[in-house]
Parts: sequence; structure tokens; C-alpha cells
Amino acid sequence: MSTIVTRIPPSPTGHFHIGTARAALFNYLFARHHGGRIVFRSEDTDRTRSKREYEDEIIEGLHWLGMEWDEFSRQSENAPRHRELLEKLVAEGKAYVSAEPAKDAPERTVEVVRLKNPGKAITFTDLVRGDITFDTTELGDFVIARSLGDPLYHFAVVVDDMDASVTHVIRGEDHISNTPRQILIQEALGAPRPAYAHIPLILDEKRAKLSKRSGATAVTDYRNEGFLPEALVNYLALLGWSPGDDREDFSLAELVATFSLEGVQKSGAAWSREKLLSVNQRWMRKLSDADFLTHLDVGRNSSYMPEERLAKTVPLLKERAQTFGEARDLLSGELACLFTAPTPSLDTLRAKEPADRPSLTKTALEGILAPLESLPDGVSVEAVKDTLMPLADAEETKGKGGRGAVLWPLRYALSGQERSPDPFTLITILGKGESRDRIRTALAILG
RNA sequence: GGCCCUAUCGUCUAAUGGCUAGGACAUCACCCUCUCACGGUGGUAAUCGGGGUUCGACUCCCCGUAGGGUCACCA
Repeated sequence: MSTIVTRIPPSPTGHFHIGTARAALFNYLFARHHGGRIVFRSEDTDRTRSKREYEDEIIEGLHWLGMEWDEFSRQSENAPRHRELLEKLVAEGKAYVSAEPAKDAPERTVEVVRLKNPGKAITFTDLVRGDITFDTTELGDFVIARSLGDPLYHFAVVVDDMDASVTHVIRGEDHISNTPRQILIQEALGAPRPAYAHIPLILDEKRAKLSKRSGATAVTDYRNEGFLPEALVNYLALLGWSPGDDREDFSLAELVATFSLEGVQKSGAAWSREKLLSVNQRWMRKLSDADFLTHLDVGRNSSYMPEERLAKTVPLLKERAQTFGEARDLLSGELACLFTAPTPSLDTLRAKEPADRPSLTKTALEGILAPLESLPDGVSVEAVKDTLMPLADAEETKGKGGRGAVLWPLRYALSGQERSPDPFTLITILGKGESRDRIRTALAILG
């Protein structure tokens, strides 16, 4: 039993697409699960469209997601080998050079290399779908190279897979119809046929193949938005694959242990940002507060000082944000009041004040001051709540306005917002001194 | 259009001849509650249609229908 070898063959002609990431992931999981080898191959035979910066982006993105490989190669570096085999096929009469009008400029004549098609039916076994049969006569003598020194994708792929001893080709469903012509080239070359597994495509909301116009399709976009690589990997794996039971929480290592081609779905899977967001939030919540802060990456931002106050807001961010981008938005929006003192308005402060007790707000806030002072610094939310909640409860027994008669002005005085975390949490994060200052500011406004 | 692939809640999926068709996301209701968020509980929601095979079909076969992919001197 020979070792399993899979490949990750991205084409550096564009950004690192999530479809590329998922195909790479399935190859990675399958090989690692079986203790096999992984070959990374940059498919850069199209010299005009391939760019080194795209290749760098793809490699970096793959590493970011946690994937590694055992062998690195570039298709372009294999050019001498391609030429050698192309010449061999021509010498053997299995391919021929044909002079014909150029596709883009018919007035000019060029020479292309065509494979002599035996014109037979090709049946191959797809590990996901079973036997698939094509009649290759309609392909004719198809072009396999622009010239003897310039092979086309189909030819280069077959040669490189053969030379790398690739045993399993796991790729998108859009390659199904390419398979018979690649098998024809293999047979002309006398190359062994690898096993094929075509995985379902990722579809957009409109159930069409995911493309640039479908929204964010580059892995880098998600990275910049503040998604965790663990979340993307987890979500991508579950898109078109299932462990067979109800488990949904998978790390890369757990996927390696569990993955099997048996669980691969046959039909296309629609991309769901909603679901990704929820998976990402789950992974964000698993982070320690320190790690969370590192990912948040606002360390040197002076508007979120002091540092320990920022650290204390992490639980709030974990509860509210689904990406680190959202977390940063929260800090500069809804939670900005934790770092910048508000300027409360008189009307809003008194909004919940019962008509028959016009000075309730003022006495309530004044009543908070003494117990607040009695608290030691750095206590838990629970301790703050235990100390201050009785004041609100006492007000509730008087029946006018309930706890809100105390808690509303308190929260508003502290945050300056009608929507905010609860006052006990605010006090815990702001600290005794800052809380007292803000309450006094509110009292001054009340006159 | 030719060829190929596919078809379970809105979405991702489980159930590989025998269950009230399960879970997750989303959604709705209720609870928690000063607001927001979190959390808790419960609900709505699916086997594309028609024929077979079988004691019995989500599951197997055929025909429709629908969706997707592919038809390059791109990869």
C-alpha cells in the first residue's frame, strides 16, 4: 500500500479565494488523516496572469488557516520536463504540431500542439459520486500546449501529478468535465490514474457559483474583518462535509482525526455569512481575555485607556461582538462611554421620574454616593450589585417607578446613553472614582 | 443548446428499507430584566412531482421538473 499523496494546486492569478481555501482544506485533511503527503504547487503556467504577490497571499493565507505541506513547487519551474514529454508524445505520434490561424488574430498563423484523441468513452470512479462516464469523441484533438515550450494547464497538471506521485485528486465539482481529457493525456503518457474526488461547489445566496460579485470571497477579507482562522476552518469544513453525527465544533486537529471522504456532500452548499458569524463568535468566546485583547489589536490606541479598563470590557465584547471588527466598532460606539465621560441631558435624566415625586432622581443618585464610597476598589460586579441593588429594591417597595427609578438615572448618569451595559457592570469597569465623578456631574446638572 | 452532476426545514446537514424525519444557524414566543446584549425554555418550518420495486420507502429503479457545472491557444 503506497502512501497517500494529495496536492494543493492554487493558481496565483487572483486573490486567495475561499473556494481555493476549502479545496486545500479537504486535501489537507484527507492526507493528514491517512498519514500521507501534501504537495503544494503554484499553477503559474499562465505567465501573463500569474503574479508573485497573489502567490504570497495564498501561501500566507494557507499558513494563517493552519495548513502546512511537505513539498513546494511551481509549475513554471517544471518547464523542461513539460517540453521533454511534449516532444516525446509528438515523436510517438500521440500528439502533433498543427499550424492554424491564431484565435485572437486570425490573420496570423501559429503552431499549437494537439493530442491525437483516440475518441473513446472514458469512465472514472469519483470517490464522492461513483462512476462517471464521458464520450470523449466530441472533444476532438484538443490543444494541450501553445507550443512545445508552453504547455496548457491540462497537460502540465497531468505531468506534475505523475511526477509527484499524486494518488488522490480532490478538487471542485467544476473540474468533473476536465477529468476525461486529463485521463486521455495520462493514457498517452502511460501515467497511472489517480483517484478522483470532486467536492461540491460553494454557492452564493442565489445558488450560483461563488464569485467576486457575491460579496466577500477572499480569505484576506475575512481576516481583515476580524474572523478567527479556527472559525473559518471550522465553518469551511462543515460546508459540504459532515462527520455523520451532530457535532459541529471542530478544531483543525479534530477535523484531521475525523475527516473522511464518505461524509462529503454531493450537492452544492450555499455560503451563509450568518452561520459563519455564529461559529466565529463561538471561537472568540473560547479565547482567554489576554488572547482576546491581542486579537483586538487596539493596544496603542490612546482612546481606550487606561489599559485595565480595556481589559475589563473584554467580557462585554465577547458577549456582543461576532468579529473583532465588530468589537472595535463597539469600543468606538456603544461602549465608548467606558473611556470617555458622557454629558447627560437633564430631560433624559428625569425621564423615568414619577410626576408626583419630582426630586426622586436627585435623591436616588445622592443615595448611591455613600454606599459607593464604602466599596473597596476592584470588586466584582456581584459585590457592586449586592451593595447597590437593595437601594433600588427599597425604591421598588414604594411602588413608584420600581427599580428603574434608581437604576435608570444611575445607568444614564454613568453612560450618557439610553442603551448600555447595566450600571453595576459600568461601575465595576469605570472604578469607584470615575463613577463618583460622573454621578456628581449628573447631580450638578439636576441642580 | 450538447454533455455531466445534483435534489431532506429559509440555510448547513443527520437518518445508507422499518423513528413522532434529529441537530445547528436564522426566525417567532415566553422567561430573565432599568435599557442593550448574553442566557434559559418552547414553537413554526423539510423528504421537488409522477410512476414503479417492496409487507414497508427520505433511502433502490425509471420518467419528468428544477438548480448547478462545463463546453478556451484560462486555470
